[in-house]
Parts: sequence; structure tokens; C-alpha cells
Amino acid sequence: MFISKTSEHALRILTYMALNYETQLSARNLFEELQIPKRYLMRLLTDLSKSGFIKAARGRNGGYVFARSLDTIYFSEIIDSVEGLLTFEGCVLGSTVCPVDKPCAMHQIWEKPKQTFLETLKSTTLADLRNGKNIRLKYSIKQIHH
Amino acid sequence: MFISKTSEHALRILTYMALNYETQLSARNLFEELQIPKRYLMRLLTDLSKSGFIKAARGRNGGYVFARSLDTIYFSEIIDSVEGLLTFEGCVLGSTVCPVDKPCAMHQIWEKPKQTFLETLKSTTLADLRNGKNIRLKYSIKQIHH
DNA sequence: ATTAAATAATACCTGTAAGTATTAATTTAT
DNA sequence: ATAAATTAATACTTACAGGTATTATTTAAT
Ligand code: SF4
Ligand code: SF4
Repeated sequence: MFISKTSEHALRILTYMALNYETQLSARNLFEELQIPKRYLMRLLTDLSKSGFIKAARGRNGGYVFARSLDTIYFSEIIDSVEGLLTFEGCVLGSTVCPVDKPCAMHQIWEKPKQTFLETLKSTTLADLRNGKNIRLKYSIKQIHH
Repeated sequence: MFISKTSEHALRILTYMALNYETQLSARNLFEELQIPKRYLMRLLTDLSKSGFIKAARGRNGGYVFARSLDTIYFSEIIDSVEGLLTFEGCVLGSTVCPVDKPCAMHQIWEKPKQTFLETLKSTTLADLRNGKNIRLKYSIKQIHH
């Protein structure tokens, strides 16, 4: 499963917004582009707003823009705010308390994929979606659903 | 979230069984060792049995042993049978249909952690838990919960 | 001022994963 | 044969993530 559906939504929202950094986008705009269930999308936007990633302009002609610089927003922080990072950082077998000095048979095997995953989350920001360091082409979620 | 709770259970069950390959283990034995909710554990054992990883001996003095050689059981197959692998292999943003020849902004960033994860699942077998290639010490889930 | 168009708050509903309960079937010890 | 100890099948319940609905609030165009 990897990440929760809600995290997927959040990442899509913020990715699209990052690629349109200069434009204020309303829930309506984002709905038309991303096709996330409308009311749920609206709630998520409010959540992301409360979390301080974006800021809302209320009332007519309202919408959302980023509240912080893109290069300060790490994927780890986004996922952390949506579903928490502890489930990723903790034991892959779900053990909440474990003497890591005495690793079980599973431990070593999962270390590499786990670290690679977390490293990427912790070292990549939304700005990296724009500056081309890590990307090839334009965001294309919408036209996927044809 | 990474993998489902049920996958965690399944991995713990099979890991423990792998480290006690020679011994037939009953649901009771496994419950005492792993402390997975008893009735759920029993159902999972039946599932793992149906999936062909283990085979059941019914009736008095019954229990479970592996149905196949440990070095043929890849972690990818275990997780696939429990929750499916498609959610891992597919798009990290949850898009079911995507023109991968035209990757979106997210694609490249997730490629490495995703591949590392899948590579490990697909290249590691339960036998690797025994032969020491990948492990350091003995399984120690139980004493974790003190 | 009024209305329209947006976000915010809050409560509710739904689908699915996780867990429980009950009963049946199988095997072996006595 | 009977009873005990096990797995199997099936249906039910619970918890929580995901999604809806309703109403309130804010802002700007008219
Ligand atoms: S040693 Fe085993 S139980 Fe402990 S954190 Fe590592 S994988 Fe989990
Ligand atoms: S290109 Fe984007 S939408 Fe398509 S599979 Fe890759 S991450 Fe998903």
C-alpha cells in the first residue's frame, strides 16, 4: 500500500500547485484538474491550510497560494502532517517497542529499502518539482483519465 | 503506512516459522510466541495454507509446516497474496492508468525508493532469514513486548 | 445593501480492513 | 466408541479511513 490515499491526494494537490506556483488556485480549479472528490478535496485544502503549507484567501475570488517557500517544504513534512511518519520510521513488522541493539531476522533485510524511501522523502522539496533537478516532463495526471 | 497490518502479521508468522523450519507449529504455539490476536491468527494461518505457503495437519496434534522449500518463497509473493503487489508497483499517486512514456513531475523522484523496495521484496526469500546472508541475530519479536 | 462565490467548521455516512464468534470437520489418544 | 485437540468455514462486529452534507463565515462585484 505504501502511502495512504489521503497522502496521495495531498501530494497531487501540492504538486500541481507547485507547478503553478504563481497562480492562486481555488478548490474549483483544483477539482477540475485533479478530480479528487470535491468535498473531500475542500476539506483537505483546509487541512493543508491549517498545517501551514498553503494559505487561503476567503470570499469571492478566493483560493489558495503557498504560505511558504517551495524549497522549504519537504515531502517528509507533507506525509508527516497527513498520516504521520512514525509508521514508516518504525518497525516494518509493526512492533512499537523494540531493542534495536538486538535486531530480529527481518531487520537487516528491510533496512535498505526503508532508508532509501525515507532519504528521498527527507531530501526532496516541492521546489525540486520545478527546478528540473529530478523531473523530466510536465505533470500529466488529468489527461491520464481519458 | 508501508504495508498493511495483515501483511505484518503474515511476515511475522512466516519469519518465525522459517526460523523453526524443522518443527511443526500449531496456532496455539504461534499465538504464544507472536501474540497476534488468536482468532485472527487462526484465520490467517488458514489463508496462508490455502495460498500454498504452508500446509496444515488437522486434528489432534495438528499444526503447520511449510509446503514448499524456503528458498522458493519470496517476500514479494507473500505480500502479493495478502494485500496484492499492484498498489506498490503502480503509480505512487494512485493513478491506475498512466502513460508512463509521459511521466509527471512526481515520477522520477519516486522511482528509486520504489525500485529499491520492490527489488528487495523480489530478491529475498524466507531462506535468507536462515542462512545468515542478510541477518545478524535471532528473531526477538516476543521479548520486545516486555 | 444584496448577492454571488469562495473558504471554514462540524457533523454525519460509508466502505473496507481488522478482529471476533460460532459451528463444523478432522485426527488421534484413550 | 468417546473425548480431546486441533484446523476449516462462515458469518458477524468493530474501528477507522475515506467521503458527504449542512450550515456558517468571509469577501468582493454589482
Ligand atoms: S529488530 Fe525486528 S522487531 Fe525490532 S525494529 Fe527491527 S524489524 Fe522490527
Ligand atoms: S508519471 Fe506520474 S501519474 Fe504516471 S505513474 Fe508516474 S507518478 Fe504516476
